Amino acid sequence: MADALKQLSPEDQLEILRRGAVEIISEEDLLAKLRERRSLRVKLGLDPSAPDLHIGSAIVLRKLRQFQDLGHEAIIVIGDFTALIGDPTGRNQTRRMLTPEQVEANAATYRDQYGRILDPARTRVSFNSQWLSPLHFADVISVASKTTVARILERDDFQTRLRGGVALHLHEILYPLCQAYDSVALQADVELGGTDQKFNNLMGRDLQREFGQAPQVVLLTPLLPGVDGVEKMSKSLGNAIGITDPPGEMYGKVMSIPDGAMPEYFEFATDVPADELARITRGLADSSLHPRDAKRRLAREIVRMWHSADAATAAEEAFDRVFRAKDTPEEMPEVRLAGLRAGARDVLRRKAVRLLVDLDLAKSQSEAKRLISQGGVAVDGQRVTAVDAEIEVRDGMVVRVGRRRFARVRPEAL
RNA sequence: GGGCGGGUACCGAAGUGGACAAACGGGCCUGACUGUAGAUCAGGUGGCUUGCCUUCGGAGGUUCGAAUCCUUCCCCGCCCA
Repeated sequence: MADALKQLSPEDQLEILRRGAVEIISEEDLLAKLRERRSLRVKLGLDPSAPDLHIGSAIVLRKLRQFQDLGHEAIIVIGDFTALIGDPTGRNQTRRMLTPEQVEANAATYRDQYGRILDPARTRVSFNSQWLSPLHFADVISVASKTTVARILERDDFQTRLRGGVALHLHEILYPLCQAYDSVALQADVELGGTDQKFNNLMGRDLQREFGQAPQVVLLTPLLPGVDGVEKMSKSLGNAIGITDPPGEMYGKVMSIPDGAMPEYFEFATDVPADELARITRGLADSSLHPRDAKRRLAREIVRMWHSADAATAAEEAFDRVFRAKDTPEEMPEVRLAGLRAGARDVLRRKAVRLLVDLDLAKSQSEAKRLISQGGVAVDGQRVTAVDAEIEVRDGMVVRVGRRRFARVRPEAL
C-alpha cells in the first residue's frame, strides 16, 4: 500500500495531507516541495515531560503516519534538552524542570507508544540534546541575535503572563528558539504540530531562513478537547484518554464526554468516513439519532481503533452491565490480603475502614469512614451502613466503592 | 541597590492574637435522579487508637494561646535606579 501511495502525484498527495489539517503554511510551499519528487523530512517534536500519548496527541502522529505512507521520512524529535527548560506552552505557570533520568524514562515510554501509530521501521528518533547541548554560550547569543524580543513576546501566553504579573523567566523565552533550532539542525522540510505550536513552528521557518535554508512547511492539526469538553486534552489536566488505557476505561471515558463534543471526536479521533460523519451530525441535530446511541458508537469506534473490535464489544457489555443494569463487572482488580487463607472456610474479621485502605479503595481510614457514612460502600452487594462495622472477609468477596470502583478479595500469596 | 505589595489546603482566594482543620469558588468524591462517569440537586473533601496529632513559604522567638505579633532566611510581582 505504501508503495502504491508513493506513486501518487504531488497534487493527490496534497489532497490527502490537507484532510484534517487546520492550517498549512503554506500549501504552495508544500506543493513545491512535493514536486521535487524526493522524500521529505517531516519533523514532529514530542515533549518528554508527559510521555503518555492520548487520543488527542495521536491526531498529529496519524498525520505523520500519512506522510510515511506517502514515502516521506518521519523524524521524531524527543525534546529532552528543551524539557530541561520546561515548556511554557499552554500552562500559565512555570513548569518545573525534569531530571535527565526522568527525561530518559519518559522518552522510553514514548518509544513504546508511538510504535502503535507510526511505522517503526521508517521512523527516525532523535533527541535534541544531541545538537543543543554542545552549543557554546557564544552560539546561543548568535542564534538569539537572529530574532527580536518584540517578536518573541508576540506569543500569546507570554503576553498573558506579563500582563497577569506572573513570572516569565528569561530561559523560557528561549524555548521557541530551541525548537526552531531543531528544524535548522535537521534541515526539516515540514514540521507538524497542534495549533498551539503555531508560534514555535513559524519561528522554525524564520530561523531556517536566517541560516540560509529553505523554510519548512508548517502543518497544524486540531486540538481535541478533553473529556470535560472544554479544556484541550492534556495528561496534566487529567482529562485525557490515553491510547494505552484499558478498553473498559477508554470506553467509559468516551461515554463521559459532553454530547456537544461528539462531532469533534468523531471527526478528529476516528476514521469514520466523511459521509457517515455528516449523517451522524445531522441525526443529532434533528433528534432522529439518540445522543446516547451516537456516543456508544463513538466509544466502540475508539476502543476498536486502539484495541480491537472484540475489546470494543466486551467493553460495551461491561459498561452496560455496570451502569445500565447496575450490576457487578466480570473483571475487576483482585487484591491479595495478608492473613487470609486460600479457599478458606474460616473468615478474617476486619474493620471495614481498615479493609478499604488495605484494598486500596480509600487513601486513609478517614476517607473510608466518609465513604461509608455517605452510603458509598458495599460488600457483596450489601451496603455497609455503620462506620465502625466489622467485616467477615472471605475469599472472593467483592467490595465496591461508589458506582464504579470494585475489588475482589483474594487470599495471601503463599 | 531602594520603595511597595505578596507567599494560606489539589487550584484560585478570604482570614491580621483565642470560637481556625481554617470562609467562599473551582476541581475532586459520595448520594438522589438519568441516557453515561454528561446535566441538575444534596452532602462531603488533613490524619489517626474521637480525643488527640500534624498543617497557613523555611527556621527561630514573644504569649496561657499564633495562619495572625517579632527576628531572620528563601521565593514572587510591581514601581524607581
